[in-house]
Amino acid sequence: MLSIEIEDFQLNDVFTCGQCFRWQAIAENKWIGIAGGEVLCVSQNGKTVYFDCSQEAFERHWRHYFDLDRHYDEIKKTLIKGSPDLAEAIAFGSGIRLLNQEPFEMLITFILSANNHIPRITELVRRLCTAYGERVPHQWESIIGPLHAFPKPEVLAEVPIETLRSLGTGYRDVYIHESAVKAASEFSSFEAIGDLPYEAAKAKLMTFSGVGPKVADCILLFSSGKHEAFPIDTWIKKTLARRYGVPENKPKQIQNFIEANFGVYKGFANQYLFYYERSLQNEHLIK
DNA sequence: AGCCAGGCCCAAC
DNA sequence: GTTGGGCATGGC
Repeated sequence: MLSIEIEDFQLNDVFTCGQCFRWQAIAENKWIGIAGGEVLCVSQNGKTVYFDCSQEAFERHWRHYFDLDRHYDEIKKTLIKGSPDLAEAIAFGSGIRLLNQEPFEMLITFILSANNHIPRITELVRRLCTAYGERVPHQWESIIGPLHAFPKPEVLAEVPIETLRSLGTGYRDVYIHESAVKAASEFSSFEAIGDLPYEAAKAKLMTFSGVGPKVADCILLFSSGKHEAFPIDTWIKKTLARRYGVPENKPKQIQNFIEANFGVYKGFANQYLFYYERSLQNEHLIK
């Protein structure tokens, strides 16, 4: 068991702010999840975070996954300096870290997210993983049952569309199929999309079925460290309208406002705002 | 019953 | 380049 002191880090914020769907709480401040085919139990007491894994696994995998080499205090200060109104949202979600998740998992997950609810996205991802992901043995199966990795592209690509539909994906069945086929057929180039500059990466992602500007931004923000990505969804529109008076149905005005107020760290601002706005209307997020 | 949810596709302009 | 209708699913 590794115990590490970490500033600007709260498991609850990290796991419930809407960026990931494969972690579950088994006790107060104690979570189990799977990422990159590896299972982790992680818990926290104050600034001390306990990683139930080897030093090797922590350095190779989890340190980057949790974005632990970034100084979030500087990011927060810069954001507040440029836009003082953000202070409230940042205070609420002060323990958020933008995770570095797997690109293919984010591709499929956020295709599923379109016109959908977070609890249902979580359930659909779980079904896909249970059905087509490799089972990863772990020591907490008596508590939470078996865990499965996210399906590999070539496996998902072989699943018939009607089978995807029967899992509850709705009209997104075709998008998932086509995007899995495309990602599998050019997987190394797919995984390299995150190395491209933001605009080029976004354009390339939008050639995938079911991926528009919003989903592309989510993929880039949550898997590739593209912090200039600012996903615009219904919640963010609501926030910008309610708090700043930006009209919800004027895309250009929204874009202009974002560029003018949130700067190079706008992806972080997006996540603080999204988490805070949702908390105001979801009692399970209220602290 | 109708509206909403981390929107996208496609046709029409 | 922008706009609007349609769209599976399920909770409220």
